[in-house]
Amino acid sequence: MSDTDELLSIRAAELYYEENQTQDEIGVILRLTRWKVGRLLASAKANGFIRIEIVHPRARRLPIERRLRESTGLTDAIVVSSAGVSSDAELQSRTAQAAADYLTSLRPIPRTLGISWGRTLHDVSLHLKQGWAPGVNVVQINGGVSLNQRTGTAASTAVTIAHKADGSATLLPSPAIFERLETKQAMEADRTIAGVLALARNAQAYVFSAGQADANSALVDSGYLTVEQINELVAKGAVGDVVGRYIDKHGRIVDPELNERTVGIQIDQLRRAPLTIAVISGNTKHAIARAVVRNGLCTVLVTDEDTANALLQDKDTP
Amino acid sequence: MSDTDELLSIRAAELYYEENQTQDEIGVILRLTRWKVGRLLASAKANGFIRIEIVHPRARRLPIERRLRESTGLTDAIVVSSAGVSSDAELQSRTAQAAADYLTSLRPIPRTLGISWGRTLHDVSLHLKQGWAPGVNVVQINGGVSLNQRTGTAASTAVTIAHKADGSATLLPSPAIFERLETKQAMEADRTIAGVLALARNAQAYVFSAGQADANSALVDSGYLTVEQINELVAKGAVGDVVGRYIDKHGRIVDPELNERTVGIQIDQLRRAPLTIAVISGNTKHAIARAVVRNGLCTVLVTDEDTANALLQDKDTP
DNA sequence: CCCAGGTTTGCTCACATGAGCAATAATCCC
DNA sequence: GGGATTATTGCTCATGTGAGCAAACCTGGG
Repeated sequence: MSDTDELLSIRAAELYYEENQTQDEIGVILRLTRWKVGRLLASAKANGFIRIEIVHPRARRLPIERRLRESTGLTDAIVVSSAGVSSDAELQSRTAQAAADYLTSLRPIPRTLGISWGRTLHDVSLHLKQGWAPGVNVVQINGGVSLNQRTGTAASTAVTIAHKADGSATLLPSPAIFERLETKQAMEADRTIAGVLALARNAQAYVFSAGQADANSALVDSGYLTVEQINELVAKGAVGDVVGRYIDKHGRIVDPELNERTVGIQIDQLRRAPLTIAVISGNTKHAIARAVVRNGLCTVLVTDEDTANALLQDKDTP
Repeated sequence: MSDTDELLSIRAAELYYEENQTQDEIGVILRLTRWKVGRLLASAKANGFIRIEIVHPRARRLPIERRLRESTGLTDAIVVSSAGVSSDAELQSRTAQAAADYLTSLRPIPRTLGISWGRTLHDVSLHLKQGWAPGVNVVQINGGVSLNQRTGTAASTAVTIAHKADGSATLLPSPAIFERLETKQAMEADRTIAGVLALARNAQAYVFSAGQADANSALVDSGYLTVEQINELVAKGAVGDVVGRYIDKHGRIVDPELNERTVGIQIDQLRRAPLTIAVISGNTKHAIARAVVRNGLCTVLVTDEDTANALLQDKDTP
């Protein structure tokens, strides 16, 4: 398009979008026919000069969702808009809200829902509305009795989700990681624990988040791992953890020995399950989100616009 | 509007603006009549959830222009959009471009055009197109032979503008400020200089910028004033300078003695002129822009969105 | 219980708009 | 310079959309 037409298209867009003039009226002002005006407006749109944003905490980015589904084979992708967000915390809250919305709209309602724990899942639990899904049985899928002051976060997340569903919670009263393999095996041999794990393995749907592999991990906070141990894992290629298990970018367990001492369902369980919902948001989590999505660890991803764009980015340049 | 309607309006907006669905189609998806969808979209707009921006260097903000005209009594206001700008320099360049556009579209074409000098005016001169206004006589309205390396900027601005208009330039070969009043008076007594000043006083239109009163002023750069002198002026209430003369927020000359030693047309000349175009942009210039507009020193203001909003702001809280 | 007041809904109709197509203008290549 | 090719323009027609209005529906007070 010619240079002067580009300018005209901007003048037309100002009158159309800011002054709510009709294309005829604009035609009179700019001395053009109304068809020319229509074409100019179309070209302004096509050139990307017109940016339309939906500014609302609940706004989603449907075109990005579609592209994500197409390029990754996910069953579903929920991408929240980051328009107008100022902090990472706000973005994560929006994502949690979207996850809660998604869970609420799930049909058929899963009888048994396996969940992990962490800041994100806790956030999701808070955003769920009372009565969101009548009679769901919520099962913890990985250990999480906290070693420090954060006691009970894991349990309380499960209980809150179950309570709001007018359903029941089945807790996994176990540490996330044992120091000795024998202790872990003894624990798993216990009838109650074994029952919970069996229930977890047979859940109809899973909801989980993921942590990046760095010093801020919840597993460090909770005292299960030291910063040095994390650094070692990173050195071995770890990008983050899913249900307490560290994986590299190919979705492989980074440290089999550590993995053996970790209580909860295996990564492969997620791969086999028909409905696994990953809720991952924040600028530090692009790498782990990529690992989860690329390796089929989830069938549904709930995330933010920036993370989603990062995932789409490397589809173009493989 | 109810909470669930608000959410529906967002869902509808996503489908309408991002997925280009028709209101009928959205109605089918959300199980609503198409009229309800129309109303939801209208309410989303009314609530400000839909933000439409025109992202282009030449984009203007017509609604702000209108409000500026209405609240200040300006004949005309040109407000460039700051959507997508990263630096103050870019914003100033956009403003200069808009000023050039405005000058080009002036009808009737002024026979004599008085101009000041400075970074902004220089920028305007660069953005003008060859043949922008056939036969204009450009007159410098304030002194400006530079004392340091910036020699000739003032003259070159005038010459460039005149040259591009296929017209003539009348230069004012004089320092901006004299050290002694007598020297200035002697200068003005010179036939040539007097002639130029008379021409300047009788110009049909003026274009000028303004400087904020701080250490970055062009008058400091050029060596006419020291930082200490500026500080003194500020202490007396100066907010900036117009055609080399420092004024306070009431548009009054701050230092009459200094003013007497300054070469060029008087501030009152601008007040009396029928067409005076001020080009003022940048975050540091809000105060001087306010002084210029509030005190009738210009009939047309070319500025950026942020400065314009600052001007509108204090209209609401007088 | 019923009715007045206000609000929401469904609808008609007029206007605004985009798709598609023929007519015209511009451009290129020999 | 002239004919072929492409781009641009003006237009018809079908569809999309908002204004305005009447019917239905709450809602609270007698």
